[in-house]
Amino acid sequence: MLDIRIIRENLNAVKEKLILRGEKIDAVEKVFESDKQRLELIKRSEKLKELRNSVSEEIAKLKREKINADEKISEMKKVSDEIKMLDDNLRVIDTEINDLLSYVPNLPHESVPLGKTQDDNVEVKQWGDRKEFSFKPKDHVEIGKHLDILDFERATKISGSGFALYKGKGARLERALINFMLDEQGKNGYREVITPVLVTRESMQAAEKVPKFEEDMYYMEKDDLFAIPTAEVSILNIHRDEIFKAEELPVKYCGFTNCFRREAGSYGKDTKGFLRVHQFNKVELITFCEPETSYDELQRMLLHACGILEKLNVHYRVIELCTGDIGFAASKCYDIEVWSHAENKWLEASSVSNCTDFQSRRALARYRKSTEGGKSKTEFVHILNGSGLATSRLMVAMLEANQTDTGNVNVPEVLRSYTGFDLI
RNA sequence: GGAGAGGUGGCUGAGUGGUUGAAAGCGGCGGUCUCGAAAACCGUUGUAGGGGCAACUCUAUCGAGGGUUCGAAUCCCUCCUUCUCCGCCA
Repeated sequence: MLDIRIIRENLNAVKEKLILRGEKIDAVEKVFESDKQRLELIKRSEKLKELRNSVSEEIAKLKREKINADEKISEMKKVSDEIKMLDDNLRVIDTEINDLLSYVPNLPHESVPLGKTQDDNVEVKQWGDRKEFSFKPKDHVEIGKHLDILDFERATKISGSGFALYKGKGARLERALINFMLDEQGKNGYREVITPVLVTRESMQAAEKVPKFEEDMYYMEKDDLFAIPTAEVSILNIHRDEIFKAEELPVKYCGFTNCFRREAGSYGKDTKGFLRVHQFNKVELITFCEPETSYDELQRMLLHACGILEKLNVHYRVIELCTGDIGFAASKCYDIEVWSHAENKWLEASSVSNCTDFQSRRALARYRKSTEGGKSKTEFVHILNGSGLATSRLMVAMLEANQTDTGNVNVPEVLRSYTGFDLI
């Protein structure tokens, strides 16, 4: 969530930034007004509490000396009633502000390219080459079926549309990819974790996934638990309500999980095979760091994600998302897209974002910062997330690019020690 | 799922209605001492919000949220969580 003080002190700047994102500004205007009322209520309530505290102390003294205090008591009874009324109002207004802020996105960084839609995103890098095939390349679904390594039909029988079944060498290849990526990111300094994949509402809120995107989430009503759409949620919550020491930052994690997305509202779009599935596998990277270094960390994480693709020899490009297209919690965001030779288009395989203090404010993830004069104060850490990487679309790109005229698929060099075979 | 016992500051641990933000100990930080260190001694040491240029000050906070009361760490209710025993499953 945004810092209410920024809205309080710099409403116009906030509005301008939101307009760049194509957001409506009435919510922050309402927050601005409600905040004024809120401060007023706090002042009045606290003043009365101060009175009540001191008089209560007097009453205690009188009682100890066995002196009648009925008059003060009845007076304080009124004061207490008034406090209760003010605090009730305060609770209402707090809830209102909180609800409004739950739908206001992070502010874009000044370096983010201006734009309205994904067409305005800026390509910043391209790596590798497209293959020339002497035959008509099969798409990944055909390859999977031909080699009997992917079975989308049976997956549908098991779970409905939008799920995958990996078989034999397909399953081995997937496992190899995951192990390879975890090993690589471990070398890059990320501490490996295995997290829960079902999380509480509170955890989802801390990651800013609900209430805004509740419709996109799998939710288990009986237990009030959500299936994570990304390991970002679980990993981020490792340090919810904690205070880091400045010297232990940055703290970096990588973790493999299944990810679950309802993909509501995208029916009929990209339905083929892996292109859009409800469950996929992903190695996620998370960095907690000081605000001063977060944009450097963003570049570093981007390199760590790209490094995987280069070692796998996958043709990819990096695009920087424009102000109109960056994610809800992000202030700056890069997408990495891999090339599908069969679809003849780019597929998003990773997204690397700096979410600044937007999530940490909700999650209460802070660090102790020492200031001049030996004093220290706590400040919100910056939290970054990046896929390093998601396997499903990577699998599409890899299978298609590495297919041979005999209908087989070459396993990338770096994976062979993991798979135990070099050809499928 | 059933029965019972707990959840207090960074940690250990006192505290059952009235100077308790909270004893004591440990740890951390600063200082005295020392060539230096240890020991000893002295001081200091949570978080968040409000007001103030600041010194500072007020408010909240003893798992969470409600309630009773002039006043709640302490009494009541709901929830979460930990531990023990039984059952069930692996």
